[in-house]
Amino acid sequence: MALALRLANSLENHPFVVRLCRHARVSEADTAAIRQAIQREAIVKSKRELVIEGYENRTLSIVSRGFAVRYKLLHNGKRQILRIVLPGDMIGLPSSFFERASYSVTSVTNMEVQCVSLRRLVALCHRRPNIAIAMLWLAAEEMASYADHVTEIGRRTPLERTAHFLLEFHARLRLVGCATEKRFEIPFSQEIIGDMLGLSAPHVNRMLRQLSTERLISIQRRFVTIEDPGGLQLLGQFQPNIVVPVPVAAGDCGATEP
Amino acid sequence: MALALRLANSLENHPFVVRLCRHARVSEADTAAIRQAIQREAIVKSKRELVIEGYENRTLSIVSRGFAVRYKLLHNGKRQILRIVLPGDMIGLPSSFFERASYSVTSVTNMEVQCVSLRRLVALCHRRPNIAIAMLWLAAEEMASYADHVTEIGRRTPLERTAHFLLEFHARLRLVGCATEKRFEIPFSQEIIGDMLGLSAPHVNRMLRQLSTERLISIQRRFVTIEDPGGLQLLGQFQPNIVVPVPVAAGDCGATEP
DNA sequence: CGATAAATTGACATCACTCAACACCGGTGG
DNA sequence: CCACCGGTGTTGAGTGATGTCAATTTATCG
Repeated sequence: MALALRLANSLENHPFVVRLCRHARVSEADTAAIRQAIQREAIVKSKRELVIEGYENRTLSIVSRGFAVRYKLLHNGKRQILRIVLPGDMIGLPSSFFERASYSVTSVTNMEVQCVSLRRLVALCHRRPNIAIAMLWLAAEEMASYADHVTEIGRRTPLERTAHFLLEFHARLRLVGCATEKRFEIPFSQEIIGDMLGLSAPHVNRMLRQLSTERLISIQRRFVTIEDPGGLQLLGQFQPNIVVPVPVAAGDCGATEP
Repeated sequence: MALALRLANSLENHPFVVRLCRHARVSEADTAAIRQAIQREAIVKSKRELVIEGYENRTLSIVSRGFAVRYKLLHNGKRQILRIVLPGDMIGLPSSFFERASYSVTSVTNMEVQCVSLRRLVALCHRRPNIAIAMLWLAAEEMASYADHVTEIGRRTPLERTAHFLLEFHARLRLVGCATEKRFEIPFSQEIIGDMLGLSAPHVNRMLRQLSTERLISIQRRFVTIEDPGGLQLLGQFQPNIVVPVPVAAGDCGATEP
């Protein structure tokens, strides 16, 4: 099929596969199995709802291009953004594991995604424990990221939050090749940053301006340049979490490989 | 060994196994494999550090009795509690997946735990994909819980937060048989609730008192009675996340079972 | 029964939200 | 090419909520 052929090429350096391989032992056969599991590819325009709170969702999508936000709306009209979804991330994790999605996902730029049903993914994990384990590693990364987010919102000052956010977002962008060493684009509004950090949009603006006047960053349009990495780091207290490689237990895992 | 024998009994209705079985297809052989993987059992006194931020940790512990808190300390001396660890939860998830733990875990009551090294757990997941998949389900539950936590802290008022916290904690306690329909004990101080919700201890106290005067709850010592479940629910907007059972893909998973 | 920890209460200052006005930019259609 | 327009960024003023600090009471544990 044409799809399979295109995927064969695009998956080689798909940001998702790159991420998996960074710490897990993912073989050729494993990536081939992933490729085979993918059911369709989709182009998504900006500002489309990919997952809607309260509705059933049994599909996972891996993002190859573009950005989205995962968020929850409250009865009082406020919105909390839970995560900014980058290339290499999965949409529908964890919503597809629940009866009904407990949050929504909306694209903030045009996107390209590859879709797998939960059913197929589970079957894949059955056949290839390597992939299940790699997914556990992804889950661990994501949990650590959430933990940071809670700390950020719960106990940091707005200025620290903003600094931390910039550093974390920059680090995540770099991992998937969407940023240079000191420069990156924020492809969404300050209101979204506010809903991410539990701040009002005007306050985010004040904080960004303050970081600018203190010569830690500079901003033109939506491009951010980190002028003083040390200072920003000191303020934001961002520490990247370094995952360990999946341990190889010799002799324990021979059964499942041909 | 004596250990194996005791575990054989205690694991039957170990809250962890109960949780796994609630949604995943975990066979007799699977629980037997879990039992075998467990390396030692430990009794831990209250106020002991189980995981220390910045240090390596390659051990996972499943809790069979008692409570702990997972938290992060900031340079400004503030503390954010990330999660209250109950019976059936795992300690060392996700810290054991990282070079160095990015948070600490301390017991708040006496505890009883069973320990497995990460290496053994991974080997177990290799041999028994069912268990890997069940762990993915646990990870999804935990992610949803974190997402709620972020929303709680980021966009809810302190009164709503407190109500939500009580409902969520109560629901989690009930699942492991540590609470009745309307009554439960909070086995830690209001300061800890504050560090969980991003509030100061005095303010937590004010909020609890307000919930009392509004006849939503009543408190004696550390025992909470939910007097008006409907009202509290309306205020706290707590909605339990119902996980779907692991889909069974017939014919896809035969390869790994003997 | 004493000592220590936790809960409770009050006064006060400050920070961040709200609201509102305005500037800026990019896009769109005439 | 220009004028309009919606979305976004920027700034200011005012206010209420929540943290801080401190004192006091109550509970818990040796």
